[in-house]
Amino acid sequence: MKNAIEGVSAQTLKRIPTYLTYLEEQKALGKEYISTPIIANAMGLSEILVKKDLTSILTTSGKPKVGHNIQNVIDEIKYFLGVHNETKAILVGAGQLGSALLGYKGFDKWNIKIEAAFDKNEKSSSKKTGNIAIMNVNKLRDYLLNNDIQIGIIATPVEAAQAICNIFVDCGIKGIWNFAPLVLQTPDDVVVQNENLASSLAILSKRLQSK
Amino acid sequence: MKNAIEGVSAQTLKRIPTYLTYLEEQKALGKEYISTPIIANAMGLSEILVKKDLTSILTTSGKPKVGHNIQNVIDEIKYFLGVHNETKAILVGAGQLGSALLGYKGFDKWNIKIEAAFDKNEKSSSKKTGNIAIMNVNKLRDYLLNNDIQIGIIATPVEAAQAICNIFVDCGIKGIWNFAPLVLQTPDDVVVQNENLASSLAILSKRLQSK
DNA sequence: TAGATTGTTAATCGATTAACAATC
DNA sequence: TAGATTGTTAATCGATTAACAATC
Repeated sequence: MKNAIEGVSAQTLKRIPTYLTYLEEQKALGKEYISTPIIANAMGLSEILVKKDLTSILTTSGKPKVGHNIQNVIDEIKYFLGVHNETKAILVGAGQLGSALLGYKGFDKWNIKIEAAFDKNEKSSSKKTGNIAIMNVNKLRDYLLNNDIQIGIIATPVEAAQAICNIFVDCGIKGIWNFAPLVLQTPDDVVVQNENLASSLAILSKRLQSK
Repeated sequence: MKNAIEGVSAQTLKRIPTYLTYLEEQKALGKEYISTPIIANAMGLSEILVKKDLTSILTTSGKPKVGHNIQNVIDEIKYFLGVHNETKAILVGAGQLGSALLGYKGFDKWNIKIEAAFDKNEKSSSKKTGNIAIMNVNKLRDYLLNNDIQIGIIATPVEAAQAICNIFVDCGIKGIWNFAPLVLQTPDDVVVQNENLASSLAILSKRLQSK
């Protein structure tokens, strides 16, 4: 997450999806235009930061005294994030967390699809997991070699995570979303995004205690 | 997340739980001492950054040529993060994601307990949710006023999230862990940590596409 | 001892904020 | 027009990296 992407800083990139969420809320309320001071105030950011963020991704200009056309900004953010290209993911580890991810509807909005799921134990798909069959993990390598998958999701127990990660890397996966609490060892060209729920909550707890 | 806490920068704070995870892995392998170059290499950070991070929280010194006593660093990190104080949380929204959080064992390590759960529909607790009864959400306010709870977790659909947040704030909750994809409106003294799974995955997808 | 590692001080880099001219 | 908001350039702030003396 260190380097800027297409002139957009790492910090800006993290905020972009939040702008999209907020702008879609406002659009749903029937608003057509919005100014940076209003966005900044609602999201708890400085006005100048919002201006910088928006100008770094927008190809069109806002109108002085009026602001930006909401629909236009939404479209530009989606284009920037590549929402028009479908991203295909597979998930390993269909326990409680993995099942929750399989059933999560929020990925649709970003045009990200979980195509298949794997577990130590095969399971028949329940209605809640969106009818994705859960295959035995021994079929993982074969599946990856025969399908065009961009992202691997690790929702296994920590003991299994590095082994699954190794299979991902062997099969050419370049993006890993990791929910297991360990430091995965990967080659430099693989992007790993760690989602450690427990440590996120621990950080929140610390911030609270320090007030 | 802007301001430094007790001389520890926001960025350092985010890395601290990861150090703990890594050090506990190494301790489990039977190692007694570890040096910053080794930690840095394993975690993909620069050596100097690791030295700075550790010196900002440690009260004791490492030994030249040997490194730091792993157990000691673990203890100091835990003390810094306040793991010795139990943090009490409640959860609202016992759908798939909420249930996964209720069943998640990783919070124990940080001495964080989810004391109660609420949903629009009462449900009998299943074995998997650690025997936490799921109460009707209309009992939420009463529960918060009669129990000492530090953190509220929002795992509801987006439509319900702001209303739940308002109840939290009314009842004096100062820390909110929010999984609903919206920008919550709260007073300045409330710490909100957003965990937007879909947008995290979208950012990973973008980083991949830009390589 | 020699040298790896320590902790710290100074330099660089990146991100945010301040200031301001342009414009509808 | 007046003034709110735009986009941009310069200044500040914070975080990371480089350099180095101290030490076991």
